[in-house]
Amino acid sequence: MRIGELADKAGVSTRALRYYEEQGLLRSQRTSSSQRVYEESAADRVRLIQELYQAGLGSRLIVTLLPAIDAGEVGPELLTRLLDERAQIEAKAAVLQDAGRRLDMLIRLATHPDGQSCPSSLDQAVAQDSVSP
Amino acid sequence: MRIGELADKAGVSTRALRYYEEQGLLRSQRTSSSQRVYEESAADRVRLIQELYQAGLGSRLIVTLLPAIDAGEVGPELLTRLLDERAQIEAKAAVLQDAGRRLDMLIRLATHPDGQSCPSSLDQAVAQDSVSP
DNA sequence: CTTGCCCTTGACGTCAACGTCAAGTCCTAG
DNA sequence: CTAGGACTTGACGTTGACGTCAAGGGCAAG
Repeated sequence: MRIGELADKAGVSTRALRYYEEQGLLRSQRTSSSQRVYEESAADRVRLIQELYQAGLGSRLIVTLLPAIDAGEVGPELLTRLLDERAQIEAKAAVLQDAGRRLDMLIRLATHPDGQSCPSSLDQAVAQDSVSP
Repeated sequence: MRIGELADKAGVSTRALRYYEEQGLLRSQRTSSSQRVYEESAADRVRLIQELYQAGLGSRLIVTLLPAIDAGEVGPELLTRLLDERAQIEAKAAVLQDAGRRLDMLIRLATHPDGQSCPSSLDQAVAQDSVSP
């Protein structure tokens, strides 16, 4: 398949695909006239790349990550980086969940205008909420 | 306190503080010679702003989030926005958690180099993982 | 008074992950 | 054979959260 079809299947732009190749994330065969040709499996690979981007990883990390994923072997140095990134991701998720709970409290305040039962003590409510998921 | 001291206490640059003010995230008093003056509570506010940035939220979202968080009063119009942004936050958190599980898989692959049981099928593993938390 | 550090606004630089032309080439349908 | 869509490389534009000078003002110590 050529670049347009892959872009459709993977749900990204052709520009993105050329960029991935530029960054060493994606390879392609070429026809005699320099047109890129991909195998079917490329769509899955592109989706994987997208998900890693969505997770907030940068291309430099991804470019070292992908061969490790393919090989199924992760060296100790890369492992350290992964654990680090994992911790950062966890922290981000925690902050987001906390913000989400704060928003929930605000929303409840807005939809239950009973001004008395909830003395706008957001933090208490958040604390309560977090001990009983 | 002036801007340098606040920068130290909050662990950010003075440039960042001026940027926050520019974006409407942070206010300051001014001396007769235009120097910024902050109260002690500003450090906590800056740390909160930092955490929200760290979580991947943009200033436009934060600037609407902050007043809502510390006002405790939400009008119906803002409520709509909040519900919307709550959904976006949830989506982001979900992506992050999924990415975290993928990284866990990689890390397990790295720490359990048993090359046979996991033929690099990350997606399956993640799928398995998500049905049994 | 002057040295020296902190402050001011203004404006340009950066980096990532692309978007968006531009100008030319390739390929397929009719 | 030709029209028009898909493809090529090249290069500049964008957005966000600052970094980094630049040119000058403010102020306490010696």
